[in-house]
Amino acid sequence: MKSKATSFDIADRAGVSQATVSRALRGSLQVSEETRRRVQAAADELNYKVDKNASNLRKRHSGTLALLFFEDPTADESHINPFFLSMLGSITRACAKHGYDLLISFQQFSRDWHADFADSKKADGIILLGYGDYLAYCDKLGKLLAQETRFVRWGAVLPDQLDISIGCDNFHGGRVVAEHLLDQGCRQIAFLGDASSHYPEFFERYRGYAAALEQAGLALESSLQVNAESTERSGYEAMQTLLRRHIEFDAVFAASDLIAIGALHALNEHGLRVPQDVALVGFDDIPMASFVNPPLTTVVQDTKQAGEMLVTNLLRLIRNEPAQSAILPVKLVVRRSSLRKP
Amino acid sequence: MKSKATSFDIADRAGVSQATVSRALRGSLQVSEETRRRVQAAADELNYKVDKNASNLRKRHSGTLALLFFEDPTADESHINPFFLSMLGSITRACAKHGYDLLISFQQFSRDWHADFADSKKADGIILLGYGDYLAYCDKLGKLLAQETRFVRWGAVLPDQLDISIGCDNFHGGRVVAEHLLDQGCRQIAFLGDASSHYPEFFERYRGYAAALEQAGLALESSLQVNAESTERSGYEAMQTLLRRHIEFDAVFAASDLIAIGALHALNEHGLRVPQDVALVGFDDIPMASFVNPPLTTVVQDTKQAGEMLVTNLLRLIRNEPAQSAILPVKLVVRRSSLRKP
DNA sequence: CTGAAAGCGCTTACAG
DNA sequence: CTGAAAGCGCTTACAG
Repeated sequence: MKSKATSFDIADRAGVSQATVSRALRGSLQVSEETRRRVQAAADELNYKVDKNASNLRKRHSGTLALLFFEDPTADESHINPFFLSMLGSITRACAKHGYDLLISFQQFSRDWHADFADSKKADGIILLGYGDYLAYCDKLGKLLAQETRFVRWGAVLPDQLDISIGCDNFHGGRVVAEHLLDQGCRQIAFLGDASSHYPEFFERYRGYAAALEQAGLALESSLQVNAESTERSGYEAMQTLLRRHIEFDAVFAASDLIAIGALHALNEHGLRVPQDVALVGFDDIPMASFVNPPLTTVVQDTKQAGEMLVTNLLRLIRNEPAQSAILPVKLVVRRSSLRKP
Repeated sequence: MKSKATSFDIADRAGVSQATVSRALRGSLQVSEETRRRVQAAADELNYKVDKNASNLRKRHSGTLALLFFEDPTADESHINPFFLSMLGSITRACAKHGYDLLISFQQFSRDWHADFADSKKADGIILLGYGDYLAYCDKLGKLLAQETRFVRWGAVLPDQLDISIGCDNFHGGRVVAEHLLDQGCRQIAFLGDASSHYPEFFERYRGYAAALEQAGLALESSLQVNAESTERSGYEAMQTLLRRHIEFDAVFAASDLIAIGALHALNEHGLRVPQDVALVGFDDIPMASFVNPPLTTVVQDTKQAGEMLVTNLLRLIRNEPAQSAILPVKLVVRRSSLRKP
């Protein structure tokens, strides 16, 4: 097995210096068209590819981005939240579009993940994705910032944050869900999902919901809220908890589709029909949402745009250009699970 | 912004040579415990991380694997086949477990994807994943082999192939599905999915199905087979095609869950009930399978093991150790969609 | 437009 | 156990 050709081999074959090979192959305008062609031909014949390790070392950047995907250590290993999967797809595409490679890695929240890819120069910057306790997370974010690691984050966009993050309009999303439910005649709307600053995205959805209720002149019943994280199991359990309270409710707003699907199972088991007895709405519009029975009303986030924004903002950070957090619009998708009027 | 520390900075601070820093940090046994500790301390203080580009260049391998994900150019951009998503998760985890990073990239079948990551030394080897026309693909596989690129593939394991691939027992899977359906009293079992050597995995499932029918003394009706690729839309259309033929059938075996779900919609629209009028079975056990109504009987492939096998075999190839194609067992999961007996 | 040379930050024989 | 030195394969001033 002959070892791979280097730029010197190409130089020999094309009868030029190694420096010229390097220039020609990167399309430098300094090199004559004739030379460029000869070099290219030699490179093709020898099946030459630039060694990225060497060129990255010299150029001092890697042309790759790292995607750190956080997951709860308790989560079922085999199932990643489908919403993030969709983000992953759009991020991958956005990277490709901008000529960057993407390194992906699953991380546990608890581990020492900060300072890794970027510091070891495997990636020029990092995209942070995943649900998890924000307050626990914040500290590490600060360290990244202190080290001047370039990163962007998907999540809530809060007024006082120091990092760049892209998120959807969770407040507005929560509000339109509640308004829709009110419009359907519902008056006792339960909320399934964590509603604290530990999970700012859910909290914003909750606040939007609360705002709509208030505007409708309804009191916010704390007994109608049950904590849940974004898994089916958690949704199922939260629903059971709610049912055990023996409080009347005619609608459920689940902070995510996965929670909604879990809740749906619990409702079914309990003999309650959706939407006749209880209207149900989720958030995320994961593919499953339209397949459950009844199809689930939910809120779509534009993952394609989200991925693109994450990547372009990270690229700006890397180039020391101004970058900016952004809130993306959301849209309510009405399906059968929330329709109580004929 | 001070630039990042190098091994020379650590050497200064620890009062040793740069070579010793390198050794100490990689845990070489040559260096004394006392020195190692001092170096480590200095590295921690300066927040030092080895520059991977430099170390990879020197060591001549990258410690990363590339995952090339093939998708039909026609496919809906936003939705990746959930089955592959599950594979992606297990591959990512397997890489992490073996201390490798994972680069991911979506590729179109048509593009010039062969010879890329591995040749540019960004990855030591490649994992190939995705559905697509095998015959079109084969040619490029040959080129990879010729260049001595290390790669493994998820897909059918065929007797005469030259590359290493890992796949599930498609033939057996097809057979157990058909046997189950026969056992439910079905006699006219349609097959939705491509049944040619262009899509060897589907073809194997078809052959398993055919074998079961034959064993039951039933003739193979070609009019009961309709081509489909692994998308909902394609399944929906294939079902419509079948319905337009006005042939009697009492069961449908869809070559994938996505096809089955599309078929289910078409059946519903046509006023046919599953499983009462038509029993339905899919393949893959994607998360959605248990959420459709009725829940879908299907065949599970062990994606966790699959990911692990892909990675370990690729690693063997990289280390010039013997690697071997493998067929993983499958299991039928019976849900309501195929139950015709009470 | 092209070449000779320096250097990116490591790892690893080679000496001692 | 440690150090001095070479070299991995590029890119990019610096000259001409």
